[in-house]
Amino acid sequence: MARTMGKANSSAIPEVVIMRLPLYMRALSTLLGQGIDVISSQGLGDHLGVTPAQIRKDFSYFGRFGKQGRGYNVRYLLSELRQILGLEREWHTALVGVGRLGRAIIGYPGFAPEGFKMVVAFDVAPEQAAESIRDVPILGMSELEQALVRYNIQIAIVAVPAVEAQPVIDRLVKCNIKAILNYAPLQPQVPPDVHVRNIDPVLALQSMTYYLKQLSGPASTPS
Amino acid sequence: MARTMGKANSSAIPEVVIMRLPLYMRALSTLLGQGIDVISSQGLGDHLGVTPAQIRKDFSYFGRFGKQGRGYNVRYLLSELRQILGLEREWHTALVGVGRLGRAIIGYPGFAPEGFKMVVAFDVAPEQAAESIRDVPILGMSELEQALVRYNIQIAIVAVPAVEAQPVIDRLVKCNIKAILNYAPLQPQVPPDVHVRNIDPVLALQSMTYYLKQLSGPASTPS
DNA sequence: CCTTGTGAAGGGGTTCACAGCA
DNA sequence: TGCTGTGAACCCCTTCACAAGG
Repeated sequence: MARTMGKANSSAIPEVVIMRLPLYMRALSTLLGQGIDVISSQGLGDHLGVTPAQIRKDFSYFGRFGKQGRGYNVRYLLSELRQILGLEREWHTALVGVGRLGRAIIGYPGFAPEGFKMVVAFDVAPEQAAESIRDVPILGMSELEQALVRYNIQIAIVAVPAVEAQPVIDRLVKCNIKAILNYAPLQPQVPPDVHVRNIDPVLALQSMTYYLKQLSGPASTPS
Repeated sequence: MARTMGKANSSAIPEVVIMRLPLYMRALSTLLGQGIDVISSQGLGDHLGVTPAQIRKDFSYFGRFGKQGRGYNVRYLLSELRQILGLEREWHTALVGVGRLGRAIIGYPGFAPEGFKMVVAFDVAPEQAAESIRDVPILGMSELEQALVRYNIQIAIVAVPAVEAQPVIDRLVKCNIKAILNYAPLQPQVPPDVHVRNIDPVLALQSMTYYLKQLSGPASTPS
């Protein structure tokens, strides 16, 4: 679950394309782990449920990475995608909200290997949470603005209760944060140059029940 | 983050529309909490960053819920949407994978109020996890098939390691599960009649860095 | 022969704009 | 006057199909 719903990009590359690139990367990593050096758009598509044409078209926005008659060199393509997405550097992230969810996020081991370093966390009651978790210092909310600068944060992860989320996000935006991963159950309002991705399992479930309902009971014939 | 990427629905209503309905519901709930009884498509759109035209068009797939010149009765619209999405009943969900992430999911208090009842959980090492958490019994993986039937499960939540996810999902599909909320970092392969939503914070982050990169360094002029 | 890269065609969702009605 | 509901226009992404090339 995610995405900013929005209109968006007047400029060149469709956002949907950008959002597929990480998917391709992951499939390529898997292939690499299996010792596969070359893959066709067909082969890659099979792993993802995407058509070969779409994959080729997506790549074509950025350059020519394949070899006719052969396909794509997995290692090379992977490094190109990594470069395109800006994943060759380390990004500093900050967590806001160290409740039950926030602690789970700090503990999640999946971010670091991908270059996302959790640098600092904030909470209204920092002393309740402990002084630090996994070497991540936990500061009070009043220190937010200063610390974002001091720690050179580029990405914020929001895990505060719904009612506090928008004010927190407003503060982040004021601090020039341009990328927000939002776990709070609301649709944040941000300026067009700020990117938001929402993690919302409840929304995800609620959109599936529509289809489940169709199955079990089309019910009585109306009228 | 979520969604099954896919092609999809030949039939009537676009999947994007279905996925927006829960969003509308949440905004309406908020409005209701604020004591607002009537809202226009314009007003509702302001809360969500959606155009009024889109909202009206979305609703028009299902009926006529508004009153010209006034707008929509919040309470009525909400109950209609709830009905459309099949949220008036309780859905039984099962969790597969009771590791760090799985325990956080069991502990998450956001599902139950929306009618999603966590009924049972499974793990390869059930005894390690405790016999039950929050009254949710934890069974071994070998009991999966039987228990899904016994507990009348309609929705599965997958929180196992990536390498085990596809096999687990295959088993769920064989058991006639048609809705899966997947937390494992992969794109599951399922038949067209099975609905999957992926929760994947890393993908979400990786698609935002593309835009961050543009900001900081368009870098040197290539060639 | 096989697979890429891509212009063109196609499809589907969004936006427009207005008739209809309270 | 105000706002809904909706056919039509528009736009953008996806798919097609083929020239190009190893």
